[in-house]
Amino acid sequence: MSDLARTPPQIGNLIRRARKKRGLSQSQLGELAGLRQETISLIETGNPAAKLKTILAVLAALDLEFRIVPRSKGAAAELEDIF
Amino acid sequence: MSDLARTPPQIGNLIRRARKKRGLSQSQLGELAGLRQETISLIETGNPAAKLKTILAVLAALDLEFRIVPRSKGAAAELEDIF
DNA sequence: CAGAAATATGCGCTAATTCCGATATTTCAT
DNA sequence: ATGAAATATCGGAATTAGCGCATATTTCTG
Repeated sequence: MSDLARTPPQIGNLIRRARKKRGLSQSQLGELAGLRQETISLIETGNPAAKLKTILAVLAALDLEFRIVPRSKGAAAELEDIF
Repeated sequence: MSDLARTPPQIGNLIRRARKKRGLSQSQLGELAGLRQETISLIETGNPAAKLKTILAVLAALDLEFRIVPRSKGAAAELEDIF
């Protein structure tokens, strides 16, 4: 239920759930993102060495995007004007 | 300003601004994140092939994190229960 | 239960990160 | 302007993604 994405496995899980919600197979998503089914599989299982552009391609194909946010209120306060 | 992070350069810019707001040099941030100054430099200038775990290490060192969100209201509606 | 569809795994390959150790080059105070 | 700090760049070594192609394995459907 959370859009929290603090670790590669969490990111992978979210991608997997979004993909399924859209009724896509890994192959179909791969085609949309310009990637192979195997690559989607690796990402969904939490490959920490995946490349940034690869993750971004998958997110874009699912109509998703990253947002960078403070982890805590303290961080939000310290970084005000930015976040 | 926006915390939008749709592309590697945008992500790099945000990281750079957050780092400066915290008064850290690239070397200092690198030390916190377990990375080299050179690597921080590459990330901040928008290297699209940076590894996911590398980006996550930098964000964590800055007390930041990723959030995955829908790009549009339409997407949010289609993916409800997830986002 | 059978057959198909979907997902995970395998090998060889190329490209590119990141590391290490130095060093240009740019930026910034005084 | 000058020196110091900060950032960008270079060669080499190691590691690994993602590709193509093929296949094992799990999951779903009838």
